[in-house]
This record gives sequence, structure tokens and C-alpha cells, in this order.
Amino acid sequence: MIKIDYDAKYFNPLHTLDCGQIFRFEPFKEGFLVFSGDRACYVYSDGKKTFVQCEDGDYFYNFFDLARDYAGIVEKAKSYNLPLLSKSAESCSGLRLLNQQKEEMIYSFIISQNNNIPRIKGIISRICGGLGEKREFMGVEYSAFPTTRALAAAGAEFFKNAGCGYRDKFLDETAKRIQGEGIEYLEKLNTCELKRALMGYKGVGAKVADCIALFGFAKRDSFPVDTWIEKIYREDFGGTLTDRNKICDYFLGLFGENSGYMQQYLFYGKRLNL
DNA sequence: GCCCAGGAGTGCA
DNA sequence: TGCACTCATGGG
Repeated sequence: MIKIDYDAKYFNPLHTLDCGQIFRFEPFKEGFLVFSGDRACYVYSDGKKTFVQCEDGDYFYNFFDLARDYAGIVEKAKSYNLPLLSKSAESCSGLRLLNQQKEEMIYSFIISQNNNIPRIKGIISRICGGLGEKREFMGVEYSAFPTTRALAAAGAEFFKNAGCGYRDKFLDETAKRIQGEGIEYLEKLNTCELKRALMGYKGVGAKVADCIALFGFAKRDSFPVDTWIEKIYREDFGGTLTDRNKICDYFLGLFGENSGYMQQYLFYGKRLNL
């Protein structure tokens, strides 16, 4: 077991985990247990330092994006002089974008469409419990995220019973396709090509593709537009467009290569009612 | 009963 | 291409 420590001002476990980019974590002792693929870590903060305890330091160092300087990103956010963005970046300066498992992001965000976060977490938890390998970390038993092999073999009925609703067939089809051809070909694509390729999977549209690209492929020049972003666009930017693709282009034009960070500040800040 | 949730597939003009 | 309609499910 190793322990990583980091300046708490730019690494807040609650903000990082609660902002909607990850669905597998739970309160534990002074912080949270966080699950990614088949791994787990314990993250907590004393207000000055944030600590990560885990077996695989390299993996979670990258997972929490600890090589990146978030002081500069927070300053960048404030430099736009947009009230919601400035407030959010100020009070959520410890929100970090995670580098998560690609396949886990594909399946998780297919489940996310037209759904709410508590329910998404419940569905994913049941899928992991049913198909994921059982593991143990710090005395707690947990289930790994299922392999594509297991997901492809499960059948649509399993997903239906897990509460996926009409998304059951999307998961079944996508798992079987990935089982057959893998996802390695996605790795060398640029953001635009990747988004287009991801949209070729059943159940993956523009918004879900942007989330997968942002959280799974570290494509920070992505800006997922969901119902909350639409609301922000209307209420905080005075926007009149209704086409989500055009709203996406508007924000990409505004924020460029930092779009993903700004999107998370805006999304989380709005949900916190800042 | 309604509306909403980190939307997307389908059919039809 | 654009646009209405539909798709489970649970909470407020």
C-alpha cells in the first residue's frame, strides 16, 4: 500500500467525485473509496492535503490527473469574467478531471442517457455486482467493472433486469461489437474523429460521445451538452440557440482546448446552485 | 397524474 | 437535412 499526498486546494475529493464524471465511489472513513476498472483506492483530505491510498500509485496518479497544474486552469476559468464560471472555479478549485477506463466510460455513459445520476449509479452498481470479479480493498469487498467479455455474454435480458430500461439493447449490441473488434483503433484518432467514431456505437450520440472522449480519452477539447448545459446556456449566457450541436460549437469556440474543464466547472457550479 | 433526468434511434417530410 | 415521436424507470 502506498500513499500519495497533494495540495488540497487543487484536489478536493468531494468536488472531484460528485461532479458527475464518475459513478463508482462510496463514503468510507474520512473520505471515499473510489473504483476504476478492477482497481480501488481510498481518497480523503484533512483540508490542507489530500491523500490517496492504493496499491498502484502510478495508475491513480494518472487517474486523478495529478501531473497537471490546476492552478493555471482555475486562473484561466476566472479570466473569462463570467459570473457562474468564476464562482465555480473559485469554490471548486479542487475539482479535477479524471482519466478513466475507456470501455467503462463507453458503457457507463450509454446508461446515462435520459437518466439521472443516482439512478445511473444504482444501475452500474448492479451490473458490476452481477458480472464483475469480486475484489477486496482495505477490508471492503467490491466488484470490478465487468470485462467486455462478460458484458457481451450477459445478454440484453440481464441489462433489463439491472434496471437499464430501453438501453438494454444498446449495451448488448455495443458490448458484442467491442468484443469482436476491440477499441484499439480509437486510440490514435483526434478529438473530432474520435467523436464521430464513438457515435457509431448503438446508444452513443453526440453528448455521450463527448463524455467518453473527455473522461475516457482525455480529450479536453470536448464540451458535452446535456439538459443542464442547455439551462446554463439560456440562463447564464443569454443564448437563443436550441440545437445542441450548435450550442456545443458555441462553447468550443469560446473555451477551445480548455473546454472540458470549463464545462465541468459550469455543470457542477450550476448543480450546486452557486 | 405530471415533469424531469449528464439523450438517442427511428421514420418521414 | 430537420423534426416530431418514442423509448424504461424512479424521484419529486
